[in-house]
Amino acid sequence: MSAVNAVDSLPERIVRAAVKLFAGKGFHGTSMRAIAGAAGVSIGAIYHHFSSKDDVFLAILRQEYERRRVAVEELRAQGLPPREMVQRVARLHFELLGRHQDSVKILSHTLPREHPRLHRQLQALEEEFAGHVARLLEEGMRAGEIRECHAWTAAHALLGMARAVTARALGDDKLATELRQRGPEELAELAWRGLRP
Amino acid sequence: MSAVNAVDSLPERIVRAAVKLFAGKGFHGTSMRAIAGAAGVSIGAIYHHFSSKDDVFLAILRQEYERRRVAVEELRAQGLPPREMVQRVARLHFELLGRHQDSVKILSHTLPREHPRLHRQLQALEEEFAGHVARLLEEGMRAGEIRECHAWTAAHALLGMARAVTARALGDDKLATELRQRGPEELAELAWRGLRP
Amino acid sequence: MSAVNAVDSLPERIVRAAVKLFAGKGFHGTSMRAIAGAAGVSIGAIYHHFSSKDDVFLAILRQEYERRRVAVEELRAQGLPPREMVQRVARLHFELLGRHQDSVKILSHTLPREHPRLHRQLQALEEEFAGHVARLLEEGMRAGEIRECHAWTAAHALLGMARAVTARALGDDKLATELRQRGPEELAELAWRGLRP
Amino acid sequence: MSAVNAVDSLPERIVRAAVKLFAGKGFHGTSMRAIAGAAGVSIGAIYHHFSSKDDVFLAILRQEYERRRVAVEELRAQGLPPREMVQRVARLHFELLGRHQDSVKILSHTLPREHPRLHRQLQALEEEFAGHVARLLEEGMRAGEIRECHAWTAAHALLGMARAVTARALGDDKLATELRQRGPEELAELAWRGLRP
DNA sequence: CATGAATGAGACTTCATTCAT
DNA sequence: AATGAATGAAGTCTCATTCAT
Repeated sequence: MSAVNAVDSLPERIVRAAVKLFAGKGFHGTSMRAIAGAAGVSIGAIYHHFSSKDDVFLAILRQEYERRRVAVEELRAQGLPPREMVQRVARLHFELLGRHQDSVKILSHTLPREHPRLHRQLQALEEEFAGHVARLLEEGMRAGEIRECHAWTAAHALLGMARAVTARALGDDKLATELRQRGPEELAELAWRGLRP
Repeated sequence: MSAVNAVDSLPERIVRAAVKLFAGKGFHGTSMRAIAGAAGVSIGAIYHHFSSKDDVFLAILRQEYERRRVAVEELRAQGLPPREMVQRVARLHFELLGRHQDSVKILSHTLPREHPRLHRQLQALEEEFAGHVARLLEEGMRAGEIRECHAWTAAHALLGMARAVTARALGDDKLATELRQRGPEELAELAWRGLRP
Repeated sequence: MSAVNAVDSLPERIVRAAVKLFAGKGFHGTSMRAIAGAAGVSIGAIYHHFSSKDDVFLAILRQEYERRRVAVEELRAQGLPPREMVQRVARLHFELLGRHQDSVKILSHTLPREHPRLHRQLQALEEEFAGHVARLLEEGMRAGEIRECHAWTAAHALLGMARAVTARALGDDKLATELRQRGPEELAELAWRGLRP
Repeated sequence: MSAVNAVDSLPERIVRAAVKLFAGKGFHGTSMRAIAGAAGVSIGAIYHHFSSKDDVFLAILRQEYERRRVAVEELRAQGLPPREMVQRVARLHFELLGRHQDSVKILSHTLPREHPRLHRQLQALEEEFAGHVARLLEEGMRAGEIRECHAWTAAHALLGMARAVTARALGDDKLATELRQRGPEELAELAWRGLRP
């Protein structure tokens, strides 16, 4: 029993079930009862580990943005040439899409403005991530390897274009398939041409 | 009184109130009771003109995408050089932001996945708009004035970067102010450099 | 125009539409809007000729019980032997079923207890009709051609058995078909054997 | 308090309250709020035990038809002579009327055609019960102790006459009192004379 | 006579959350 | 730590009826 719980703690089970449901039916379309059922735990158990439904959602957001932060840290640590770096950031969403499709869906589609507290926290997480990218760009500019421009605009633009294309690529029609194949390279090219000196 | 009503039909009053509320509190954060109160009409009156809450939301979406469609039509009619065209599309969101801030907020923040019907219709509207842009780009490619690339990826990327930057520019902090000032030009430059031959 | 209205007055159109709808969807399942739509008139027009939805329903009930009253009057006027008379009353519902299926459905299935006023009036109409039958039976007893029994019990029993069998015969399955064929004779026989001296 | 609750579970309290209200005001005249109030529980508690208002109604119907099924089973088990059996079935409604007046009211007066699902289920329950009676009659015919006739017609007729008389006997006027006194015997006699060889 | 836009009470139902066990 | 029965506010929507035109 302890071995099982070690790889599959109760909070983890809850979050995993919640991610699937939020991705599929959205925040308001997912009830605590549904999460409890999908996770195979009681409703009370969820409230034992999370203070509210918002808190479950936030846990997911934090997890997801932590993944992005780590990815950017790694990029920076590798000391790649700016060109490579810009292109990799542009491709980042696609890579995460491959590994964490449900989480990406949540970020792409659900901005629950109806919860001021959630909304503020989500914005803070986005801002933090955009900040990492902006700093990357500023370093490139100082090194003369990225053209002079407004780093924050460029950072938000970079992330916005990536998000829009991955969001469209989530479907299962012909264009979605095409976007999943050509999207990463096209985006990388677009970003680099837009930012090179 | 009759003069006021003449320019201010009941459905218009309802939509105007709904836009404000949806933009401020989101779809689920806005109740029919609240819309009725803000519009100064009875709940029943809303249902006399719209078949459901979804229908009110859709009316707003259609109105907003109609504005975009018209804007793109006008661009094309002017026969501008591709460079100008690409830059104007990149600036489009900002121009609409100035005139219809609440509507832009709705488009930037609310994709109600919890309503399959709404979700599908919103995607269709987005797709249609992206299609207009993609066609614009393809014409530019045929004329050799835009570099060869995957038009649909570029179209979604163009719109995605514009949306992300305008969304961030909605706030009232220092960065938001900066983005509203420099965003349009920065975006236009980024887009053109990314797409020129 | 007057010629058309002569055979198809507005109140008649309304009642005819209402009968169909009440029979198919019940009293609460039928809205005034639906009646207006089916009759091809405005809602206001209905209120011009009937004081309320209840009033429309009552008009149908009165019409239907009038048919029954007339049928019993005719029976009595023919001075048939009691055997024949009892059997004909037993068959009465079936004959009306053939000609006025929707009205019979309403009487068989809808006793809107939720409307005290309607309920009382419907009971009064039923009572009046049962009274006609009871009197028929009492006359037969006085003539020694029907066995002595409690006429009102027998009258309600006679009508109740006929209603139950016709109600079941309204369906379209095998048993319903059988009941429509054999029901009238079976009922007539059952009634006569139960009541003959 | 625990002793009281032991014999009076929450679902039982809800059903008991609902029976009284449905019998007095009908299905549509009874709101969930009213049931909750009468049962002394919250509205949510009702939905915790029943999936819908229809479900509460169905629970009552099932309970009532179960009583009838048991009564007929017992009749058959006693191996009474057919005459006795037919007369007892004819009296059955009256006996149940004495013990469960409200439930009988519901069955006598409410056939909610407006709810297709409820309607179908009620018909199924009625059909099942009529089937028990029809089988009883067929056994009598095979034994030569009931005249040859269409068993299903006779079964529906038997139940229909009993229902009609008991329905009229529910009132508190002079005739209702008379029917409660003489009805059982009169019905029993009528049924036996109609069905004996 | 006729219209149909407007009313607003009230219906059923859902759901996040609590708490006694 | 865990359960799940119970709560009740709040949600969307329907509908008989009215009344200005």
